[in-house]
Amino acid sequence: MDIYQRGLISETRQSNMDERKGPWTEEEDFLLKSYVNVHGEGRWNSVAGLSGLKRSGKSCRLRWMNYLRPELRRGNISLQEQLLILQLHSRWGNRWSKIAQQLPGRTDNEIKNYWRTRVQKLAKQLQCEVDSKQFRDAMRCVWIPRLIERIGASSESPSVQLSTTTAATYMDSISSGQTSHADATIGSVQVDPSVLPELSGTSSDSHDAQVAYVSEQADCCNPLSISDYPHSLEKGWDSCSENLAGTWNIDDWVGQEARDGGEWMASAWWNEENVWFLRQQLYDDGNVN
DNA sequence: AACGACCCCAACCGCAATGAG
DNA sequence: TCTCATTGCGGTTGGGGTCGT
Repeated sequence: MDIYQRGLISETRQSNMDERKGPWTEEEDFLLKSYVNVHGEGRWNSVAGLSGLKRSGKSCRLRWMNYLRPELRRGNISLQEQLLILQLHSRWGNRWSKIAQQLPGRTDNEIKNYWRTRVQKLAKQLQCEVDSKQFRDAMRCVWIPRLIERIGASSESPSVQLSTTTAATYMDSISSGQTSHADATIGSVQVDPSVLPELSGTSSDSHDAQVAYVSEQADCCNPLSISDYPHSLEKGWDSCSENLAGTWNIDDWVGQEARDGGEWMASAWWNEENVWFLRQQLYDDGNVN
């Protein structure tokens, strides 16, 4: 008489002990896809029994949501998506699933990984915390405006023409209500303007943000106001650079990044051009010794 | 070629929220 | 109202790949 027959271990427990873990095989993927095609999403705990998969419901759900769903987009995070992630994270903090909802085809896991590997790495390079003021300053005064510029300059897609001017026009039109919510795009990314901070004049979600990166000194480029970015490009550096130079030694990390070869910064949204830009602005303004 | 350091990302874990009985 | 099962979310880990020495 084994322990199961004696009732010492429940059937659930027994099945848990049979459970497979680790990387999924092609066969398992096929079984899961077949199951979802027939039964639809949901009721994940019944997958094992009905499909023959020896996986937990949680594992099946995760595999489907993060990997097998047909609407998923694979590949690098685009500039537009990066901009949106930075924006939304500044507003909502680590609410990955909520952020992912604004990026069709992207998963919370993907965005979370992106944030951890890219953004937190940069914070480490800057020798500051992601939620520190200096990091937020750098983000809102340098990276995001530059990202918008780069999106505008990008000619990777004819449909993606978001120059500084058009960005300003676009944002103005949103602010003034000339652009409908349904029309709102940043580059190729569809944006629900209700999530764009302060465009609608309401902030219903501001209360439930786990991490609110709201700077009390929000000035020329309030991180919560995407509509300010084009504006900040026109007039913003003066005040932003004062902020930056006054609170941390930007030259240190610019130099460090240059010495390191700027591997990450050379990628999608940061490169030597940006370092040059940053240096130029600082030296022009006389903020760097 | 071998090794170590680092990066990326799929997958797991624990907890909270939700819903059904 | 309570309990239990299920689902969803965010944090973390570990393995494979890449790069530099």
